[in-house]
Amino acid sequence: MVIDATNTRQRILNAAARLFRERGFHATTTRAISEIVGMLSGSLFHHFKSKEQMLFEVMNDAATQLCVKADAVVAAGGDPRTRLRALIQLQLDCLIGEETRDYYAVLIAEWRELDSAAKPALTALRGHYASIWNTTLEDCARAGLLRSDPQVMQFVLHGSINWASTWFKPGGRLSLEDYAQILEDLMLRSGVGAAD
Amino acid sequence: MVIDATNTRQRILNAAARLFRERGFHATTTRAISEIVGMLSGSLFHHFKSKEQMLFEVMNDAATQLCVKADAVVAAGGDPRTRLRALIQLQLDCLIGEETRDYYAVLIAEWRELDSAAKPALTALRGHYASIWNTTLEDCARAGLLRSDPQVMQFVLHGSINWASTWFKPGGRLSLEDYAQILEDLMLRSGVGAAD
Amino acid sequence: MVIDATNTRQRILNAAARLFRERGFHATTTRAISEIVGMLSGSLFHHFKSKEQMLFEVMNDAATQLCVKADAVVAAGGDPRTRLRALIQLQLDCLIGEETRDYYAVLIAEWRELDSAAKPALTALRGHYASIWNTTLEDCARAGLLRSDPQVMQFVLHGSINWASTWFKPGGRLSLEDYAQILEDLMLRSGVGAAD
Amino acid sequence: MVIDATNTRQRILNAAARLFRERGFHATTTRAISEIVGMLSGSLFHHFKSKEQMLFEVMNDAATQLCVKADAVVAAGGDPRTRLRALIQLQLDCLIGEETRDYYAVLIAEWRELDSAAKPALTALRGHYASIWNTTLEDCARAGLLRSDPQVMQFVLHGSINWASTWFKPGGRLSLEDYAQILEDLMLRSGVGAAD
DNA sequence: TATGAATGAGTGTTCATTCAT
DNA sequence: CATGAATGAACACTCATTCAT
Repeated sequence: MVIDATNTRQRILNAAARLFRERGFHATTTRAISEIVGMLSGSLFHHFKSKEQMLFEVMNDAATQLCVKADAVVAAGGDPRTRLRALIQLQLDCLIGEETRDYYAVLIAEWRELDSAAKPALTALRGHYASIWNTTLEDCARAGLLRSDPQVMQFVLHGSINWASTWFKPGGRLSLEDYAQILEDLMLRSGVGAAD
Repeated sequence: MVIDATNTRQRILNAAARLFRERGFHATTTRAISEIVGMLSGSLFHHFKSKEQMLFEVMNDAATQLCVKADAVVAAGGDPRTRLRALIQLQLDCLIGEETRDYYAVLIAEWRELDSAAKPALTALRGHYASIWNTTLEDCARAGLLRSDPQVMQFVLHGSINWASTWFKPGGRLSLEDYAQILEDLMLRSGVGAAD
Repeated sequence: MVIDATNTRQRILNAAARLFRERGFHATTTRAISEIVGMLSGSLFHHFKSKEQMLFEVMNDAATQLCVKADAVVAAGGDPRTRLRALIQLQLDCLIGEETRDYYAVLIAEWRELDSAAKPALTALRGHYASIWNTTLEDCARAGLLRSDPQVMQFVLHGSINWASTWFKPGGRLSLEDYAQILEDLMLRSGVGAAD
Repeated sequence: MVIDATNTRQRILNAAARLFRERGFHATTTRAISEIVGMLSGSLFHHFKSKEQMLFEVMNDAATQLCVKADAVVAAGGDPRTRLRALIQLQLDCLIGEETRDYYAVLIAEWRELDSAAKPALTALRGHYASIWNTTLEDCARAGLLRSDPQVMQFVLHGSINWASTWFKPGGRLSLEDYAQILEDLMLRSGVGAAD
């Protein structure tokens, strides 16, 4: 029924996300995806009209949830420092957390492989997410917290956060919270602002 | 003669590097490479025994030059702050500079696609390069310059630098030197150390 | 269902065997095989993972059936002369008979082209078949029937039989039975042994 | 000069014959031939206009020499038994002898791969050679020596002789002369004829 | 004559996708 | 919905051959 169908769809998407992250979109065959799910390669196409559509849905799920969570951060309504810290933590958690990393890593790494027809929808989500960061960083700047230009700081932060997926080992000496704290300390002046 | 031969090889490698960066290794066909060079697809194999070997040589060239330049920084022998700044600038220049970026971007992005047989050679170069960064950051830490743990700071710096290839526009408001300066300022305490 | 599936596989194998015999393994293209079967070249690989596997299966089928038939000769249990005659007839029939010759000729002619990984399985069958000939010829020798050394006689017989595929014309003056009789007469002394 | 040129030609032909025998015509690449000779693949074509021509010359050399030697047997003029024995020995020697086997094995095994344009010349030599065997075997029959039909006996003999290239080990228990004697004994009645 | 670079046709094989059952 | 068979276009790579130097 609908529930089972949805389930199968989700299992396919999970398998696709995992392989897209591990091997990349082009190096992933539909047969490899179908083997994980336990069906034949052709059967995937009852659920998705193409491999590109699987990619789109993986990225769309990731982007949508990222926006939802970022909206929640905004809705929680703390001071700029608190919100920035929450955004850093949020992006790190999504990217490294075992149940979410496949989707988020694909969102970051496989943008290039998207059909141009599929890009506008995702670009919109991306824009929304970016604007939350922008606002937050500008608020930090206005509060005299930020150690450099907000736009540049966003680049530094995203680079530092996204790169973590290449080196971060869960269960190591450094926790994700430690790393988030370090990034906050690097970006913001101490002794200033409400959360200090 | 020797020059011409080298030239063709080099032109193939340049074309391969460009397409590997623009489209990724798997999405790049040998035909596309050969068309840029102006020969037939099969002719490439007079110069390289496989597409994988082209990838290896692109990455090897990049890694080798990176090491040579990093060695030069060490040989120049400034204080820790000077050396760190030089390393940041060096990696940014390689990654963004129009004549080098194809090679360096591939070195960073396509590691996964390397033949396992080809990895040890590159791992050695990588290790050498990393050790120069390690030493420099530890020297900074010993001089009381560094704002956090050297290892973590290396991750932050590499993330921030490598990510620049996704957003940096040459000729824009922000120069590479500006960005290098910002990164230096973020990582190091001001008012401390010989170069201050 | 099962029958159809088997059918396509079998039709591919028949086509492969025919071309391997007529042109040799290397001179046979997968495209030529697929044209006989009436499908596209790539479709063959739904049934066989490589051209080498087709070769193996052709040879394996031939060797297996040869063993089965030779076992039947042994099981029938006649005197040495009778058994030798049956073995000669058997090998001639397989090699010349219109429905079997493709497989057997390939078994003899294309051994060299087999993957080394595929050889052990076939070597075992070959050994079994050879041991039946050995036993039979040694029994003939012990009965005083054989005109020379058993091992050498086996070489003479196999040479004479296998070479027949180059000159024997079905429907000509000489039947396969005639030829088998001639070979028997040449190898064995007359007027000796139970079957005489 | 001419001598050197001839030399190179001969070295190429020797290499080609060896590889054609060891691997078969199709499995032999011009590059493999050229490597043995110590030149580049393209250079072969200053000496032979095609790979097929190399094959033709290998086979032509073999067939010509075989005829020359068979003619000598005839010219020596012994009785039928002596001549038959000499022909058997001759063909065995050519096929197994270390300095000649490459050429003769190719003559037997690669007939199929010849250009149809090249066949008539070789067919003529083949015919000449066959006619010497025919005459000799018919002489044996007329002398009451032959144990069966001359034509069939020729097939048996050629099969037995040619097959020897698959099993004969020089330096083993059985010499080529032993084997020739066995074949003679099998084909001819003893106690009859001048050489007995 | 030999080289080294290139050609061009062809090779075995892959793979996303379709579709009758 | 899933299967199993097939498609068709593309792919990396091979190889006999050519040719300017």
